[in-house]
Amino acid sequence: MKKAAATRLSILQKAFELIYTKGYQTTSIDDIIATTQVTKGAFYYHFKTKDEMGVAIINEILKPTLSDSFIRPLQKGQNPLTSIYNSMYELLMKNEFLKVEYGCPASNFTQEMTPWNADFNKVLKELTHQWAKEMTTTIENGKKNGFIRKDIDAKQVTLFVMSGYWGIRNFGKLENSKKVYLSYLKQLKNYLETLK
Amino acid sequence: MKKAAATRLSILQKAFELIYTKGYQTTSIDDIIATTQVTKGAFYYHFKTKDEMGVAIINEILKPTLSDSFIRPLQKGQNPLTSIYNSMYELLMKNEFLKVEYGCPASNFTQEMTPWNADFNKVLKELTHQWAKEMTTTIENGKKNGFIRKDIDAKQVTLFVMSGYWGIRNFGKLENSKKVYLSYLKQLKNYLETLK
DNA sequence: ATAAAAACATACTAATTAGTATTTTTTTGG
DNA sequence: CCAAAAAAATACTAATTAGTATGTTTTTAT
Repeated sequence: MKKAAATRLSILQKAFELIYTKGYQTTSIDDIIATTQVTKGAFYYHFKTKDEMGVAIINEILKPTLSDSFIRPLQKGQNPLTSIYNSMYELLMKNEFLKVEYGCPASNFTQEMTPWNADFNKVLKELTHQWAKEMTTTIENGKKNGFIRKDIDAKQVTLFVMSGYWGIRNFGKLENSKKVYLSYLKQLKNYLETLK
Repeated sequence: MKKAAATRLSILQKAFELIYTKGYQTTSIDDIIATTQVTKGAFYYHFKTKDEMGVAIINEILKPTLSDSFIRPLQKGQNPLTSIYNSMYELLMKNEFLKVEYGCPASNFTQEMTPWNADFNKVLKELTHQWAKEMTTTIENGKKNGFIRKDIDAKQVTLFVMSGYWGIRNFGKLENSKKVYLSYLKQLKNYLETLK
């Protein structure tokens, strides 16, 4: 029971790539098995339906990535404002898992699958809340340590920052250029400055 | 040549409703002609392909709506900061054309069709730039009239605000609740305050 | 009123879709 | 090594898809 796990993971990874670039609905099972060199029998041995595979992608591919690229960077450094800014800079400008022309995978999934698929909705909420929780904690710590004003509403700021992130990812997709990321980052910096 | 125009418009309007709620790719021509009570012959008399119809929806349905609901409210009032805030409040909380569970039509289209369809990309850029241009002008006027600091970069602020809008629309979709809109609006107000 | 063009209707096609039924191969524990 | 279970391969189905070919009806201009 080792090769099987490898096959499963291979399907999830290749399928994710296809879905990230083409969209979920327009990526067919036939597309997936063609690029993975796996047969239909193998695919349906590992996943009962296409949607089950989609949910597995979020749980087994996106969630670990979230932990590494979105959560951990927030926990580094003393000043939460620079932590947030730096993590955003890293995500938008440096991260090579995420491409400007394809936007944010979680945002894409949300746009495409919510509100019509309750299973997707559930795991996407979990994913999002995980990030939000961490950012809120970071901000609260900043308030305790004097980096951020006491009257700042951490949850509100988190929502505002995350919205900006999702939005600018969509803008990047539209413009197919990281230039918009740079403009956004400058303004994000200004905004974060006003919180101290 | 009057009835024909009505048929065409009817197709566009019904098709828009379906696409707004279900997504473009998952709305079939058969869906559209079933709900419009129009036959396939009539549909393909008015539109060469599905994509031509999609582009027509953006040009003939979304663009006029943009002018009415996004552009005009920005031109009302003296203070650009309250104009921007009020127009956002109106869009998110009052507008009955836009539903929280379905997000922003332009953002949905961008997410789903860019970067794979150049025609969609073009008209969506036009749509977006139209709004951006107006908001930038509004901010520049505010600088001249002393409502906004001279060192503020109008284009940057526009991009930041628009990103937040697109992002919170996606959040609303995920949460299926206008609560997130209210949090967002409070923080938007705070942010706009810092520009004066 | 009537011919021509515009608008619409009907019946089809070929490709693609998710999913299944059945068989074969591979892996595993004893 | 070997039976049983796991994993994978093959060949199919029924539904749906965008689009077409070929009509018929309705408008329009004269």
